[in-house]
Amino acid sequence: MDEGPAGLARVPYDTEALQVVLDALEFRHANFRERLFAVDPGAAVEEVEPAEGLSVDGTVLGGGELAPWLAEHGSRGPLGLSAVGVWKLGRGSVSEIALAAAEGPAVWFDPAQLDEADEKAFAAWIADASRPKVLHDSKSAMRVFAEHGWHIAGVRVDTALAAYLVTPGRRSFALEGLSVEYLGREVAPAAAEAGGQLALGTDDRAEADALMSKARTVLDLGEALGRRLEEVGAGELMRDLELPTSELLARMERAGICADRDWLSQMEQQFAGAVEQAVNAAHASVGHEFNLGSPKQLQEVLFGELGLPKTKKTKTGWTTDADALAWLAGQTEHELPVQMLRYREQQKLRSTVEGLIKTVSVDGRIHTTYNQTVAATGRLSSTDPNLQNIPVRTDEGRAIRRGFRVGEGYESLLTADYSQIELRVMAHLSEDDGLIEAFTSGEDLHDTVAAHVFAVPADRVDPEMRRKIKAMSYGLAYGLSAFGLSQQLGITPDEARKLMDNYFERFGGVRDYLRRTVEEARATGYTETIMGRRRYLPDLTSDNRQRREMAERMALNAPIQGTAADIVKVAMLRVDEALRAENLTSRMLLQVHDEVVLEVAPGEREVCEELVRREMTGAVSLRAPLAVSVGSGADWESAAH
DNA sequence: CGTGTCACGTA
DNA sequence: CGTACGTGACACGT
Repeated sequence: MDEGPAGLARVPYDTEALQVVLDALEFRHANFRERLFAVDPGAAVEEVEPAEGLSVDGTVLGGGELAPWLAEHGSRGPLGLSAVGVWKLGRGSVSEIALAAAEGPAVWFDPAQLDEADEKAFAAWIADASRPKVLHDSKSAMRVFAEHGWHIAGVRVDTALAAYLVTPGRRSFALEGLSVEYLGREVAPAAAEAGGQLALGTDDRAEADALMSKARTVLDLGEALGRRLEEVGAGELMRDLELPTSELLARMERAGICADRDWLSQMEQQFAGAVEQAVNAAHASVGHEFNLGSPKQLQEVLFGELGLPKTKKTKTGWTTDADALAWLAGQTEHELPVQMLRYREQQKLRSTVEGLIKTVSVDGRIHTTYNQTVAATGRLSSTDPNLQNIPVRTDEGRAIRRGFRVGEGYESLLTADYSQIELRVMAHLSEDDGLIEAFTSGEDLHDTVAAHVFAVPADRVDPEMRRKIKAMSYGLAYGLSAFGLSQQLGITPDEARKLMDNYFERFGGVRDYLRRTVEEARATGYTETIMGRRRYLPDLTSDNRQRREMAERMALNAPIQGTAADIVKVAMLRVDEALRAENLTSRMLLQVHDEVVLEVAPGEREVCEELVRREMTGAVSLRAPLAVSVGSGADWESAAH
């Protein structure tokens, strides 16, 4: 859908425009009726009594009426704020705003109707950090308000973030579900009266009432969730980490990253050509056409016509995944498995590039959206497009990264990433002297660990030993079993068991820590990161073995992945703060879990590199010190190191 | 048209 | 029988 002019979202019956609004509110891929007005099926709503809709006492403001209202209510307690806007491909506008104060009626206004005094009063109030606000998903509001020149400061509670910190695993953070759960009421009576039908379009007044109800709900929810937040000891996480992160992410999303359309198109052509070749070759070798993209048809060809040996089972048949195809390639003279691998690889790259091209904005940049409340461990995720899974492992895939380049007015891209941050966190949390020493010795980590496990001098560690140890080290933080390790390394489970025993003989503190973590989580019901981010795992006491063991692996991974996520957020805030403190123009663009990408202004490369290294390394003090590697270049690929 | 499955990209 | 994600294609339901 094209980005529309300001006010597009006001067209009440236009379903496309409605979807834009929903997108702006980040109810993506949603059945809008369900998301807007139905109760979240995943929320614990059973104990809540009949949910009455909130009947709001509201006033629709005309021009000149906002300034006096703000003068009266803007300086008392916090105001709830809810807005409707559009945001697509890096551009957007706000079409409706509602404010609710604890005392007196809520108000609604169309920002286009404000007179000069209103506009001035609103801009001043919204930017004033000493005037407290409560919002639901403040990042979306900040992002689109900035298009009008409005900077939002003074957000005391973001109800979506608060719910996330209180219960990070919940399926939905939609305002409606939270309202029912924490306040025991629906957001607006219109929904109930209309039998769950979307109330938009009934008339302007109903629309305004609905938004004012939301603002009132947000305000009340902020109160309730704010209390819960303090109860679980997450108030500081909210104030010092998640809220500042939201604000930074809003700026990063708005900035976007410059895309080289020509390069991406060239890549697309290249991958499409390779796909076509693979398809033709596969058809020729099989003797007839079939859809290579259909696992079902492929199974019929591989295991039916060709009579190749069966692989592992899936729910519906036999797997044709990359591991299975590679295995089949060794089992047969037939070329199809290899052709399929080539097809899948190239097809994957093609669709990745196609997706990227579709998201390039009119400003020539790609504006991802970071989701701050989906990953139960505390990580961010990225959508539309996902810039956290751009290929990097193969040369052909990595070439896509050359399509992300430094923008006009800037000198280079700078990437900075933490080396082995999760293993360092594991060393820190476990306090295992051997592992900590392995990080402080200055030698290559995996070589050092391998030398211990295989009981050989460090200079006698061969690449094969290093590979196995690296896989095992990372696997441990995921709850890897001896069987899983054997599968991955292509060795017997006995050999894998021996490797793990040797590892734990040398690094017993790690085993003790992992066991302790699961046990404590079983006792308390949750795990915790060093910054007090909780993850609840009720399945730890499940009678179902599969569920229980799954929860155990989650329990031992969550503090490690979550602590790393906390650290990266701290690092991002420190880097951003330092850039501002030193009056630099360079800016942060991307985050990829343990890496950040900056766009460096002319003449700032050296100072940026020094600053980033300093702020990231010093984000927290671990027993195994943080290490950062930095690189820069004209594009994301050449900025790698 | 929505949903589930399979497959696969990243950390 | 290794954690955390998002996306696309297909197949099947409605």
